[in-house]
Amino acid sequence: MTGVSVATVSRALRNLPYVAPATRSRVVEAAAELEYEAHPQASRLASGRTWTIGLAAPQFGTWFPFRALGGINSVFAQSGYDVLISMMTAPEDRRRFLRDARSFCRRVDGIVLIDTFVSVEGDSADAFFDRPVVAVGEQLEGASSITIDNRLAARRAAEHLIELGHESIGLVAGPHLPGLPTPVPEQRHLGYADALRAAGLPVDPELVIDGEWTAAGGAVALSRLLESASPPTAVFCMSDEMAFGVLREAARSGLAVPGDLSVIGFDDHDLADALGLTTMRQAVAEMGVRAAETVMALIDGEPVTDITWDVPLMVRETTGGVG
Amino acid sequence: MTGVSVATVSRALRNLPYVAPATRSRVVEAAAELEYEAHPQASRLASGRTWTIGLAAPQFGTWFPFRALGGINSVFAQSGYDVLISMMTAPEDRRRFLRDARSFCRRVDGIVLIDTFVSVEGDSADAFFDRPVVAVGEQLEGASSITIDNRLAARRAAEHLIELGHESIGLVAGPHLPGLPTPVPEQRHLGYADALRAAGLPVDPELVIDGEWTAAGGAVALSRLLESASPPTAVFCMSDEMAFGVLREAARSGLAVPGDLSVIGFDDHDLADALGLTTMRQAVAEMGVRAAETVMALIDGEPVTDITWDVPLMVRETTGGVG
DNA sequence: GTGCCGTCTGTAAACGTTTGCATCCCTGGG
DNA sequence: CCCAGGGATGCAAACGTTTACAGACGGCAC
Repeated sequence: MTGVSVATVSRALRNLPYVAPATRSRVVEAAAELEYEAHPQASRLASGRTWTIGLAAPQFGTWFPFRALGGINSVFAQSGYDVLISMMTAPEDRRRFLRDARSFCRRVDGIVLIDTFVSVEGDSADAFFDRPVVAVGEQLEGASSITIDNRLAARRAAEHLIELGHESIGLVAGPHLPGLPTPVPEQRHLGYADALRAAGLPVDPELVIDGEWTAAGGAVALSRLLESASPPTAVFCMSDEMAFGVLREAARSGLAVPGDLSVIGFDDHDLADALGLTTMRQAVAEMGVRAAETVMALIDGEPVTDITWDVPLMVRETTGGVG
Repeated sequence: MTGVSVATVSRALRNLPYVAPATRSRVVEAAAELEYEAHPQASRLASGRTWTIGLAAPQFGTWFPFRALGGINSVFAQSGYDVLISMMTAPEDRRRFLRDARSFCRRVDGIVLIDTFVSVEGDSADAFFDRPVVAVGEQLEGASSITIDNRLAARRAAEHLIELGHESIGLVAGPHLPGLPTPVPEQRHLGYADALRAAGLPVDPELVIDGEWTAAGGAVALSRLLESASPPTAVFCMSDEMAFGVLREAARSGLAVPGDLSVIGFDDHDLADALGLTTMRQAVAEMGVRAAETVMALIDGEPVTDITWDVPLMVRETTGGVG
């Protein structure tokens, strides 16, 4: 020690007031020389702040959480927060996470939930968490949220096809995943139906096929669609991954895209641009950044907010006028 | 408290010896009733164990770390470890991470590095870390490692094409990423050359094109390859993402795959199976699981190990006999 | 009956900060 | 010249565990 007390060192290093400039610089220099840094565990115990954010995300074969993670992480790295992750790989992980939520809270200052769908439990955030929460992908009482309007975005996607002159439009839907009770598929389904109805087109349940949220499922879905009496001239897929499968199946069947079949996806997957897929863009990384900023604001005592993110249409090369 | 001292409670709850069965069950019951759980920060301070594993991974547009993360996380969740992540989104993040490594170490019991390429700094793990380390994707002195033999796997890929009768084989290479000094591209390039040479085929530098590790880059690479005087009949891509771009460009150019052009990738990307891409399979999730187990073994005092993972050839539908 | 050992429990000292409070000193106003 | 006030510092008490050590007690061998 440079002849100064522990208390003063603590204050000097944390830029607290009531420390003489000269003393502060002496302390800072000495700390640099000794490569001293406060012991994180000790300061957490004493202050109650953990400087850690908890992040919960599913990993059901989607690329979505990973992109969000990137955005979130970049913000926290700059702000001096650690990121503790709890990834839900299997459906039962979600239950486990919710059960242990209180214990999770004790090691973090705030929580960001990605597609965790706590709201379907019918409770508010307070029922599970002791900490500020921001939910991305759902609105949750007592928490800030970052969401998109799935219904509206799906409607826009279908409208794009309608504007191109298509009158028979298939829907490759995603099912409920076991253990992941998301309202997303319904919303997108409703949006699709909204668009058809508004255009005076019939909503044919035969044209709605489950694509299992996977590329393989999308391929199967298209082949089923093509077997029908009057196959659609365009397909809206609830995810880009399913759209990739559709594209592949179209190629295998000798259908030209967009000549014989128009395809629109949803997400703006990493590969969508390179593969020329027209899609609805979910700006995941940006949403992640915003989520990170929001949880920090919450920790600083600012009020809960709800943000709806825009989902622009990205017209690329898989949609065109009807055959 | 049930008339028993803090010390006994601590011992009872942690299943330490020297506590009477009756006492233990009384304590356990009381804890359950009060929903008591040890304060993590306090026990970390007192014991020195953080029960946290640090995970560092790059996020240069690849799906690789995410899959690994899934495997790693599932193991740690079951073992009661938290996972602290440090994601390197930008090249400078890597330098930052290495600079702050000592501080990072203080909050974790062990570290797993994914494609971090610390070894190219020429130092051993001890130069950066105070904790047990396992590196996936590279061998690092002083750390356990989980790697694949890139050179051999690339050779196998090229051999597959040669066995199908191809004599003019293009290589869509990945470049060095700025700030990510990986030896992987060289190794795969060497393996490709090994195969050609062993088969008595010429190694034509004109047939080696940079695909930038992206699907878009792969597409451009193929179009350049097709401009050459004698275009190849087969292409080996150093990553599946580039292969997807190649596939797309082939379709755009009216080339049948595998009729006119065979394509083989590397990675076994999530979409490779659904898209029918022949590729070399990196079992990323499994490698992640193994990495997690290895770091736990290291923490328990077991010695450093080096594991080389097998990279099987997955023959699917994009490779076939020459024209 | 004595001594010893082994099991169980409690006491108290860490662990390394943060923070409320007391103290000191210096400045400026009356 | 005295006193009030405020900036700078130190002291010591948390924070909530873990763990070394010391007792207490019972059983068993001699």
